[in-house]
Amino acid sequence: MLKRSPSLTEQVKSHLKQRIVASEFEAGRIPSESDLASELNVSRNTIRDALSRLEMEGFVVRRQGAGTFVNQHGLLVKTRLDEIVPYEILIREHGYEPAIKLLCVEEQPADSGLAAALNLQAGEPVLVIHKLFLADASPVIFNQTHLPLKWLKRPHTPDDFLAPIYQILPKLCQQELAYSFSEIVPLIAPPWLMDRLALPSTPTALLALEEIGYNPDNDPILKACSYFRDDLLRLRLIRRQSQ
Amino acid sequence: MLKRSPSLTEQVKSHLKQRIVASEFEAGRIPSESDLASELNVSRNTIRDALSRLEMEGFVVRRQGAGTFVNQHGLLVKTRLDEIVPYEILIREHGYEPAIKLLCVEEQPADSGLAAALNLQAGEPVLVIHKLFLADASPVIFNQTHLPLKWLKRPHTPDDFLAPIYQILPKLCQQELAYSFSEIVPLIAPPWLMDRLALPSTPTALLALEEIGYNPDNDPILKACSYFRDDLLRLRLIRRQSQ
DNA sequence: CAGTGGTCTAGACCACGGG
DNA sequence: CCGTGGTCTAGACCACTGG
Repeated sequence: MLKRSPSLTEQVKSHLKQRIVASEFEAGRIPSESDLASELNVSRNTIRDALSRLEMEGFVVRRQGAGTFVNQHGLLVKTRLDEIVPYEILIREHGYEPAIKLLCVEEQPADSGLAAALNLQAGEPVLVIHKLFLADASPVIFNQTHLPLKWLKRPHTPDDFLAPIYQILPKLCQQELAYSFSEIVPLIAPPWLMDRLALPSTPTALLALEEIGYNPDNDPILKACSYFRDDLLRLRLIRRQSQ
Repeated sequence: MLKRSPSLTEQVKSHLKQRIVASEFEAGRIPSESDLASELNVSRNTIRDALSRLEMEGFVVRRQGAGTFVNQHGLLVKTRLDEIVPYEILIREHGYEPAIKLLCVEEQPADSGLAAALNLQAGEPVLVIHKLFLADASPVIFNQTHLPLKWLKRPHTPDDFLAPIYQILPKLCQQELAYSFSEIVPLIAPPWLMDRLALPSTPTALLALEEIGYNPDNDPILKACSYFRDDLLRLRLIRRQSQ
């Protein structure tokens, strides 16, 4: 427990997470922060940082004066929308076997909306990647990613685009995805989407996630739209009192 | 800058937020953490805590070795889904004048699903509160809150239920809302909802937020379903790299 | 290279909970 | 009352950015 680089805090966090899911703590009570600090030979602040993150993720509840406790409800939540998680993992955590189908990769000129969102000249060429994610062979997510061609530093093959976008970016573009702003939009599946997602021909409501992704320098580098079949995947999040 | 109770961190945070929205920082650059620490007479850790929260909320971007900067994109985002915010404020931040209409408050026995979600006996009485939120007089959110009758410690009048639920709970139930787990569900408005939300008679997609609210002791205390007209309100959130 | 944010420590005091 | 988590401090070292 003395290596660097995963940070100490991160090591403590995964250590505790492991013990939590293994139900190692009697009656859901986690040892006091001071006890953990001396047990793991780190300062109490480091323990507190780790516990704060576990609390944010819903694994733990803290009560001043009483103690820190395992959050049974948090353990049941499969997937949270407030983190960028590869869709394969999201699908697997819902109990399905994930698969990806790369439908098409094409070059298009940016329309004015896209150009404005990504700080481009109108008409600048953009790579559009169409992907379909399957859960146990049923289509569940259709994803459309717009990536300005100017970011591509290397020639690419279709296989490159099977990976999650945040793995593609460092390799092909020497860019990194730091965060994204996402809009959540409900829609009635139009015919072309019913087709892509193999929906029954009755009108169906879908969730769309429209995201602009930024690099650590705070420049917009991509736009992504994802359409979810919510009968197979449920999007969840934890909301907290603001102040 | 020496009072307690809003915490020092919280005071520093709102102080900085104020200066950010007033565009006080040249070229979006925020002074270094050490400078802020001596300027505000607090330790660097306190400054860092405040900046971390501002970063979480999207107001600020930090880059190791370079500095801390105002996030222009973050300032444009009106409302974030990952915090519990009163719907009135959400509506106002979208540029409308909010209003609330209390439609009805009735007592019902809990069905089995509700009983399981809230740890109740099947059939236990539950108060169901129906509220409609208006933006410039147009209905935008229909909210249905299920509150077990056993929590009510005092007699209530309809007026009590005009306030946000997290203000009602302390007064009427001596309870506090700590956090909630929310499912995001798209749906096609059924006739009764089209009626409530004054939707046109063409099929319309809506967002539903289905929440279970917990108190600090981690007991479920209420269930709430809210239906949003997304043509007037857009729900947004910031997603970050998990690790 | 100097200056920035990132991490960690040791120690202090406070506010709250439960016995 | 004691033990818990909540807050804050002062100081240290590291990793990274930029000129």
